[in-house]
Amino acid sequence: MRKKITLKQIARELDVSISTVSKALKNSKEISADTIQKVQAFAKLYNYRPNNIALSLKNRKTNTIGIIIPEIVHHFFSKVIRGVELVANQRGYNVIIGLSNESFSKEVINMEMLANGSIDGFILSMSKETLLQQDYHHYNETMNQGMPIVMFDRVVSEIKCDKVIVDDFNGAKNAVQKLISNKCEHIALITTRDYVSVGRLRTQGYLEALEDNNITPQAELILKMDDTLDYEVHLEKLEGEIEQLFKAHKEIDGVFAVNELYALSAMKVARRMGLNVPNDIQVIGFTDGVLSKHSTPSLTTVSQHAQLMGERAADLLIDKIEAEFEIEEEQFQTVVINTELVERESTK
Amino acid sequence: MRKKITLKQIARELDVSISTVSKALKNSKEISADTIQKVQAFAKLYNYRPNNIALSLKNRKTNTIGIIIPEIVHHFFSKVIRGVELVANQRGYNVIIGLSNESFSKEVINMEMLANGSIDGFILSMSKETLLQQDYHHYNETMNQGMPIVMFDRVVSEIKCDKVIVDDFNGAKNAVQKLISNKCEHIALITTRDYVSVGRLRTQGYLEALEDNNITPQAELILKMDDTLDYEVHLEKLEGEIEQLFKAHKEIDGVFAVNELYALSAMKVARRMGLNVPNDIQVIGFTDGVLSKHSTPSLTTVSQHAQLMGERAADLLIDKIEAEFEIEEEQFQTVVINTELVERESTK
DNA sequence: TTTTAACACGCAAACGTTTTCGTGACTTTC
DNA sequence: GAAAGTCACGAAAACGTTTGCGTGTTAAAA
Repeated sequence: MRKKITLKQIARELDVSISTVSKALKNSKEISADTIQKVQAFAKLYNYRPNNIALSLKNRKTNTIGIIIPEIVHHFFSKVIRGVELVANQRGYNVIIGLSNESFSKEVINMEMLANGSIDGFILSMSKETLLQQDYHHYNETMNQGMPIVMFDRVVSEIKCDKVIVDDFNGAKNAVQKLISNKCEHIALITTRDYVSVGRLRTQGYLEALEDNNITPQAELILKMDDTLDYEVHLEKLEGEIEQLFKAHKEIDGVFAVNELYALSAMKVARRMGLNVPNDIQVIGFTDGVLSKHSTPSLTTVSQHAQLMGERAADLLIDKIEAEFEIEEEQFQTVVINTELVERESTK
Repeated sequence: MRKKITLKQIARELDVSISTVSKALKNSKEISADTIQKVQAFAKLYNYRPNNIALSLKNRKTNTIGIIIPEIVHHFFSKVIRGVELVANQRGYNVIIGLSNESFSKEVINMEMLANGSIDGFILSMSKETLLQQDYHHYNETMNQGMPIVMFDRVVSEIKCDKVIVDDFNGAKNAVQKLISNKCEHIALITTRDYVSVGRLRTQGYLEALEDNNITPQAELILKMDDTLDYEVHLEKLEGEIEQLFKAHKEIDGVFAVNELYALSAMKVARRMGLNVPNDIQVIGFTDGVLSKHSTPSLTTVSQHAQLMGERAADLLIDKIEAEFEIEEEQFQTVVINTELVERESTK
């Protein structure tokens, strides 16, 4: 087992100083051609590579970015990571991940763990618990220490930093408009409680699309699910409530759901009730994941371009990290990613 | 903006030496109670935290593990990551990810990038390209430098290291046995080409289950897909071939597919041909992902316990990292994770 | 022959820690 | 009152780099 070789060892072997070795490897013109040749040959032979940790310490720069998300077994978040990793790698950075598991304290702990020198900046999406507690001190403290943060998807206006968000409002509005254009007259909305900004905006989009078409929104057609429940329980309850809704309102001919799973559940319930999708009832979901693509019928959805979000977030962050000349007037950007309606079989 | 404070700064403020500060923070009994109190109060006030990079350099230990996988937008791999992250965090480690994107060269580059001091060990699953090229030099070189590696799922016997694998053979065998017990007499197999060990083992399990029940395997009932194609093209081709298979062999009453998507495609084709699942034809897939759970009918699958694999891999790796006393006789373990047949609606 | 300049290299500091060892100032002991 | 011991702290090395600057040697210029 041949351990990694260091400058010091090369220097000793070749009977020169450490600095000479370092300079020779960089083709410094302070060093004679002979020595350069000798050192480089030796270094190549022993496969010398500078130690990243030592470089990080010296340069006060790790070339690593931290990403903190609520959950990784999730199509949307994993696509974002892929985007982040893509541009990070292209620009010479590594990516280190932390999972908050939707918990406030895990989010704080993870951030503190990484903020002590391990990374140059954060990309993160808030946990539901943080959103509920509205305690943002850890973000501000981190930024006060000069560590840049880029937030994506689940953001909040109280925090001043760069952001990448989806145009939830227009995405929802367009989806509902599509249903209306497809002759739906009684469109139900299946959404979550409002504390996540994302859910609120999508609801607003739904409402405005209706109003634009002179349709009076009916509160009874709006189903708000509590998504803090256990997953399995949640799902059962969801289907039950959808079924009630459909039974109480036979006139429903369109459904807009704020996520994939809700849309799928709606389709499942519809089928169970003998309704045909899309002939009797048309369905559109949000988030373009595997489920939408492979369900039967496949689901028309609002695509969020998750990977693109990750890419933009990474670019934003790295730009800020590399903007050495501390602009005193901190300027924060919010990048809005446009959604796209992917039409499949669940609409006409 | 208050930058992170260092020992040196505390020392200067309090007019003591750096070593005194360091010791005071550790409650060393070399330091007087007075000084300890003073230093700790000051440190708390300024929220002092030791710099991880400096510690890593000093200790020659980063408390970070690297994980390299072919793809992250994938239920199986993201579940593995979740498992790794879970135990890594519990044991005080961070996780840094690298995506090979199924490419040999990206795998090599990623490994080299991380192997230069950034991490203490690797957890990885080989890319398809590496599997095809059978070039394993980068693994061996990394291990020669004293960096431990744990491989999972896609492994190869030529590489001597710790491994965590799924019992693909018995998983497949049990699945097929289940179909046979459910009175299936003509069971088709939809699989990939053999270069991935995983595919080969599942095929063997299928064959042995048939033989155990005195059923002669028929080559015409085995469909081997080339999965190196572009995803969309692949899918279309897949459905076409399954349809041909079903039409040519109307007697097929059971299907075992080596992954979720193949199983779903089989169900889709069956439905299109007017066949009822599970009454006319029963289907079992491999890999317990979201698709299986939420398809209609929901899919009976062989669950791989991906998260558990990640947890075991992380434990294995950290155990090795922390086993200081270099056992000369390197002993490598292979942990086999048992599969579990999750019965849903696609079987009787 | 003396001065100057170029060359090729080494020294040392710095990044932020931890830890071993040395050392003054007191206190105790006989 | 001298020897020994205790206490509380500082100096310095080490981890592996990079880099500004100083310096000895040789060659060119005066």
